[in-house]
Amino acid sequence: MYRTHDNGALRAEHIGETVTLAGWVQKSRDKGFMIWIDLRDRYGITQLIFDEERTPKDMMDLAKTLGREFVIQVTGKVIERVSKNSNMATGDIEILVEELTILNESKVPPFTIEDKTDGGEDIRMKYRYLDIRRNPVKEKLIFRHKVSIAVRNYLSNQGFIEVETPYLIKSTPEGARDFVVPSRMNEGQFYALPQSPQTFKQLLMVGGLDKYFQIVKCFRDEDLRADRQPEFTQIDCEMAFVEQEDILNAFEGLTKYLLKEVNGVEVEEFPRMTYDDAMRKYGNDKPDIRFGMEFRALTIPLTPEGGTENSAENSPFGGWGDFSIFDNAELVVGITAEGCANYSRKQIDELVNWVKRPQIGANGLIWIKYNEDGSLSSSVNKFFDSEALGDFAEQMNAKPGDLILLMAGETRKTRTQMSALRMEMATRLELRKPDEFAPLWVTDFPLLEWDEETNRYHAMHHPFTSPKPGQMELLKTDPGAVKANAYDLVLNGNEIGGGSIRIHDRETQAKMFDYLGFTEEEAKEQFGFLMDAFTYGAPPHGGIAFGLDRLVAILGGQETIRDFIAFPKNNAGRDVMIDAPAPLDDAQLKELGLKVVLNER
RNA sequence: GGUCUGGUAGUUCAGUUGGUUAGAAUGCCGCCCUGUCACGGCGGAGGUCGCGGGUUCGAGUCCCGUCCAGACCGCCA
Repeated sequence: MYRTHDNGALRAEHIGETVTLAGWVQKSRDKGFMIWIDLRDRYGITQLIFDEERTPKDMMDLAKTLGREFVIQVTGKVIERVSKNSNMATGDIEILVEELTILNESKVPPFTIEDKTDGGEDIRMKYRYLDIRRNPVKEKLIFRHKVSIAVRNYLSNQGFIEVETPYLIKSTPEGARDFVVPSRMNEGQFYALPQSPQTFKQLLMVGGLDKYFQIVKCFRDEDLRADRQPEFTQIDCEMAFVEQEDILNAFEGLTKYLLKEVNGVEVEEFPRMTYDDAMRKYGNDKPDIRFGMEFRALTIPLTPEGGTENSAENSPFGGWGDFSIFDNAELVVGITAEGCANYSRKQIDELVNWVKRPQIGANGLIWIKYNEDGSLSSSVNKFFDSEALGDFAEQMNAKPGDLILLMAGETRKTRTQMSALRMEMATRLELRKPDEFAPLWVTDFPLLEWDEETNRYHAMHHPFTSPKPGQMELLKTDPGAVKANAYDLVLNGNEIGGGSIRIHDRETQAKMFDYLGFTEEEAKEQFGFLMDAFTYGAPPHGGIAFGLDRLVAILGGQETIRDFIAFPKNNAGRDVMIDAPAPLDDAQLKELGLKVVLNER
C-alpha cells in the first residue's frame, strides 16, 4: 500500500497515529539540525520533519538529497507542531519520518510548481504535466469536471439520452474548413472530422430518440483566439416535437441549474432580445448586458428645408464650417460613459487612437464632455454652439459628469466600431465583473447572410435552419430580410450556445439548398442521406449546442479557455508539448497511397 | 492573408542618445544555521542578447529579412 492518507487529510485529531504518505517534494527547508519537507499531492500539503535528535543519521543524510519534485513515500508518526501554521489546512501537525523511500527522482523543474509560478505561458505549455501539478490549473480542470457532471446529471434527469456519433465523417463545403483524415482502405479518399454532429443528431430525431445530448469534441480548421481552439467540446442537444419556446425553456433550465450548482448564483428569467434590437442597442449579436452604455442614435438637425446638406450658411446652429462628418452619414450613434467627463486630454486621445487602429478602423471619434458645472465642451466646438451640444446631450440622455462618445458613418460598420468601443470602455471602467452573470437569449436571427467574397447568400446559422413560419415566400423577393427560427444564448458578452428549429421536410430542405446555390446533384451527393431520412416520417425537431470550453471559462470567471483545457493548442494550432502536427514518414505515406507535394506560396 | 506587442542567465525581467568586463530577483551548487513554512547568512557557477544580413571605429540597442510566442482583424455555416 502506497499510502494510508492523502496529503490534505491529517489534522490534530490524528496526533499519535502512524501513517504512510506519498507525493511530490514541493520544497525542502534544510536548517542543518532539522529538515522540513512540504509533501504535495492533489489534495494538499503535509509537512514532514527530519530531526538530528530523533532521526537516524543515514536517513537524515538521505533526506538532505531530496530535490524538488522527487516522488517519495514516507511512514511516520503524526505529531503536534511546535510552531503551528494557521495558513494551511494541515498546519497543526507534521510527520516525524521513520521510513523514507524515494519512488522516483526528478530533474530540477524549469519553473516553480507553486500557486504563483515564475513560468511564462510558453514554458508552462511545453511542460504542461508540471503545470497541471499547480493548484490554479488543477482546480480549473476539476471545475470543468464539475460542470460536465452537472450537465450530464441535469440532462439525464430531464430524459435526455447521451449518444455517441462518429468522428470520421464526410467533408462538406459549407461552413468552416474541415480537418481531413486520409483513408488507407479507400485510397485517395478522405474522411473529415465533424465541425459538429449536426446531421447525426437530426437523424437521431428521425430515429425516434426524442431527446438527445452528447458532450462531444468538434473540429474546425480555422485560426485560433483566446476563446477558440481547433478542437473544442460542445454540449450538443436535440429534441423532437418542439417549438422554439420549448427549447429556450429547456436550456434556460440547464443554464440556471449550472449557475446555481457550480457558482451558487440564482438568476431571474433570462431577458430576450431580437437580433435586430441587439444590433441597434449594442451593435453586437452577443451583447454584454452586465452594464448599460446602450447605443443612442442621434438626430442631427439638418437644413431648415430638411435637405441633406449641412452647410455653414443654412445650418440652424451656424458656423458648421466645413464640418462634414455627419453629412450623408447613414447613422450617427453614441454611448454615454457615466462619470467620465473628467477624462484628461491624454485619456481621450488614447481613445481616439484606439478606435483609429486598423483593427477597429474608425475614421475618428467625436467626444462631448458634459461637465459637472453643466457646461459643455467637445471636439466639435468649432462647428456646434452650446445649444446644439445641449440638444445632443439631451438626446444621449447624459447628465452632468458624463462623457459622450459619437461615431458616424455606414450603419453596419459604425455599429461594429461603436460596439468595440463600448466593450473597451467597460473594460477600462471595470464594469465587466467576472463574478456577475447576465445571460440573455438573442432570437430571430436572419436566415441568410450576404457573402461579399462569393457574391451570394449563405446560411447564417447552417442550411438546416428553418425560416420563420410564412417567410419561405420572402426568400424570392427579399432574402436578406427572412428571419430564422434561430437563437443564441449569450452570457457576459460571449456566445455560449446557439441553435435553431430545423427543417424537417424534404421539400423545404431541397428549396433551401437551391436558394443557397447548391445544384440538385450537389445537394443529393452531400446531404442526400438527410433528405432521404426526411421522407420516412421525420418529426418536427430543433436543438442547441453549447461551447463547453467557453461556458466553463466564463463560469470560472475567465475569458481565456486555454487553462480549462488539459492540453491546449497554441496560437498557431500547435501542441508544443508533443510537437504536433508533424510530417508523416514515407512508409505511412506509401500505405495511404499519398505523396506530399507542397505548393509554392 | 493582415495589424500590434514581445524574444537578454534554468525562470521572470531591467539594460539610458549606439560606447569599457551585459545586470537584478529567483532558481541551482557548496558551506553555515537549535522550529522552518516566501526560512536566514556567506560564497560560487550560470549568457551564441531568437537567427541571418546590413549601417558604424564600435550594435543587446539603429535598419532589412526571417523564425518563435501572445493579443487582435479577416476567418470561425
